[in-house]
Amino acid sequence: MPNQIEHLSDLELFTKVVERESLTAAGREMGLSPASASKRLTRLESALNARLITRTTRLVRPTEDGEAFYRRAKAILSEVEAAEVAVSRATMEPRGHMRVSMPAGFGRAHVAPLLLEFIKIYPKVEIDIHLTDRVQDLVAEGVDVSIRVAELKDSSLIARKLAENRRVICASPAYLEAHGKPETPKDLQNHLCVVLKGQETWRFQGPDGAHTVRVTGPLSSNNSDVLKGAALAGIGVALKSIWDVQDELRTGALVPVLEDYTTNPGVAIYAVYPSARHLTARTRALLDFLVKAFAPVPPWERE
Amino acid sequence: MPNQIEHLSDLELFTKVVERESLTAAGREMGLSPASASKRLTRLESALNARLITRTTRLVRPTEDGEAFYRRAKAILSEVEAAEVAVSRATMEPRGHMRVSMPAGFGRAHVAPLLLEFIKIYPKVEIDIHLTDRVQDLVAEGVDVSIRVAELKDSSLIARKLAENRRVICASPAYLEAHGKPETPKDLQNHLCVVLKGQETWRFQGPDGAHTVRVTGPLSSNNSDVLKGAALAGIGVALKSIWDVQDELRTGALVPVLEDYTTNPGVAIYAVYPSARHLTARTRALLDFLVKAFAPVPPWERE
DNA sequence: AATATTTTTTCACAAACGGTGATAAGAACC
DNA sequence: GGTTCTTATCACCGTTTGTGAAAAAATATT
Repeated sequence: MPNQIEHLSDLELFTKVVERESLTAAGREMGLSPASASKRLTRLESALNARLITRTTRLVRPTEDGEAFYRRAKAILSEVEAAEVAVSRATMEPRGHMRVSMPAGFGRAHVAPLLLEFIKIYPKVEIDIHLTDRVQDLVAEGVDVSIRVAELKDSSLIARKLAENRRVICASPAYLEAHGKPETPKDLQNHLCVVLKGQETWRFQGPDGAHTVRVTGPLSSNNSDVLKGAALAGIGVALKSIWDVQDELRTGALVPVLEDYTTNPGVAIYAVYPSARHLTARTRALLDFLVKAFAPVPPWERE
Repeated sequence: MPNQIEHLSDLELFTKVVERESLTAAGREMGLSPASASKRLTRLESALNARLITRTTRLVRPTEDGEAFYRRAKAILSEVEAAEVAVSRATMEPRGHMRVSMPAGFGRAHVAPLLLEFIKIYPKVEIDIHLTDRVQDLVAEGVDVSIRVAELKDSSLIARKLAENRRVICASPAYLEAHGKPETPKDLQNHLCVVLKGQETWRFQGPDGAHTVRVTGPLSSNNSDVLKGAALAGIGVALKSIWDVQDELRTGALVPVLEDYTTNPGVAIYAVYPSARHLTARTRALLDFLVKAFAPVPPWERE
C-alpha cells in the first residue's frame, strides 16, 4: 500500500516544524495559520500512522521516528526541487535534441543552411534535419517543428507563417522561342506543361479575375527537381516556387511568364508545431530564428 | 521559487501515463476518471510550466523533457515510498531507542529487572533507564514512558495503571518492644515516626472511618531508603510501600502495624506516556509488557 | 468518401477539502 | 494570580477536485 503521502507541502511543513521547533513559526513561514499548520501535521502523521512530533504547548520536538523521517523528507524535497529546476532550465535555455521536418527541395535549399547557423548560436541544441515530402504525424514521428508549404487548415497544430510562397510560371528561352509566350492563363492549355503529380490544376488570380486551368504536357513527376530540369531543358512550361528557380531567373536560364497573375494564392510556407502552450525553449528559439530569417522578405526575394 | 509541485499523486499519474501511453488507462489504474486524469496532467504541466506529454487522441508520448522528468519522478516516488515503509516498519516492529523514567527506589527494585527481560524479548529495542524522583516533563526530557507513583490527575498525559501501591505502617520488633504497638492512627502522634520530607501527613481509611494524622519524629529524609534503614534500626515507625519492605516483613526485620487500615488510598503505580494516538510499536510493547508483569497481582504481593 | 470508434478535452455541477478566526486548554514567565 | 504564548478544536466558507455528459479530434472501418 504505497503512497500514503499526498501533499508535498505537508512534508515541507514538517521539516520546518523540526527546524523551528514550533508549529506556529513553521506555519507562518509558509503563510499558514497555526490552525492549518496543526491540521497538516496531524494529517501527515495520520497518513503515516505514526507520531512524528511530540508536542506540548511549549515544546515541539521530533520523535525518534520523526528525526529519521526528517532526513528522508529533506532528501525528497530537494530532489523534487532539483527535478523542477531541471525542467525549468530545459524550458529556459535552449538545449537538447529536436527534430525538424521539412520538404526535401525547400529544406535543402533554404532551411538546412539556416539550421547550421542556428546550432552555431545555440551550441547545446542538437537538430535532426528530416527531409520528407510526406505530410506526417508530428507527434508520432517525434517532430518538434515541421516546415510545410500548404494552405493553412490544420486544426490542433499551431502554425507560424514564415513567408509567402510566391510562384512563377516559367520556361526556358529556347522553349518560348519555339512555342511562343503565353499571355493569359488560358493560353497554357495550348502549351506543353511539366507538372507535379497531383497538381495538374493551376489557379490564377489576375487583373481580369480568377482562372483555373487544367494543364497537360509531356512530362509529370512527383519530384520538383525533375520538373525544374525539364523546364531548363526546354521541355515545357513549369509552375515553380520562386525560392526554387530564383537563380535560374536571375541568370536567364528560365524566363517568367504571366507575371501579372498570382498563382495558387493562399499557399504559404509555415512552421508547424504541436500545441502553443508550454513550448520548450529550443522550439521557441528555433521558431523565432526562422521567422526572423524569413521576414520581412525571404532570402530568395531579396534585392 | 521552489516547490511548484504540490500533489504527489500527480507525479504518480504522470509516470503511469508515460508507462501506459494513455491518459485513460493511467487514470483508471488510479481510480480516476479520464476527465480527472487529463486535468491532473495539465495541472502538473502548468506547475512546471513545461510540456511533458505530447498527446493527440491516438498517441500519448513524453516529450524529451518529459522523459527526463519521468526518471526523476520515479526516483522521487520510490523515495517517498521508502520513507513511508521505513516509518511504518518503525511503528510495526518494536525497535529503536526509548527512554523510560521511574522513581529511583521502585525502579531499581522492581522495574529495572523487568526491563532486562524486555530487551531480551525485543532485541532491537534499546532502553535508557532513567531513575529520578523528580516529576518531569516527558516531552522535554524525551521520555517515552514514565513510571509514576501518584494519584492520577495529569491531564494531557495518558496513564495505564500497573498496580495498587499498598502501604504499611511498620517498625522494627525492637522499637515495638520499647514503645509498644500503636492500635489506632491517633496513637501514632505519641510515637516516633520517620517521615519522607513533605509527606508529614498520613491519611488512613479504616473500619472506624477516615483519619488524618500529622506525624513527627527524630528523623526525616527525602530518600526513602534512608527511612527504611532508620526503621530497621529501630529509630521509629515508618510509612512504607509494600514493594519496598516486602522482604523485611517476610523475615520479620520489620513488623506491620495498624493492618486494618488502608493508608494513603488512591495512590497507585502508573505507566504514563504522552498521547495515546500513534504509539510506536516499542512503546506499545513495553506498556503491554509492564501491565502483564504487574497484573493481576504485582510480584511483591504474590504468595 | 462516409461512418464508427476511441481517446482526450471541456463544461457544469456536486461533493469534499483546506484555510481561517474564534475559542479552549495548557504551560511558562512575571 | 495574571499575562502571554502555543497548540488543538470547531464551525464556517470559499476553493478545489472529481464526475458524467458532451464535444472535439484522430483513426479505423465499411
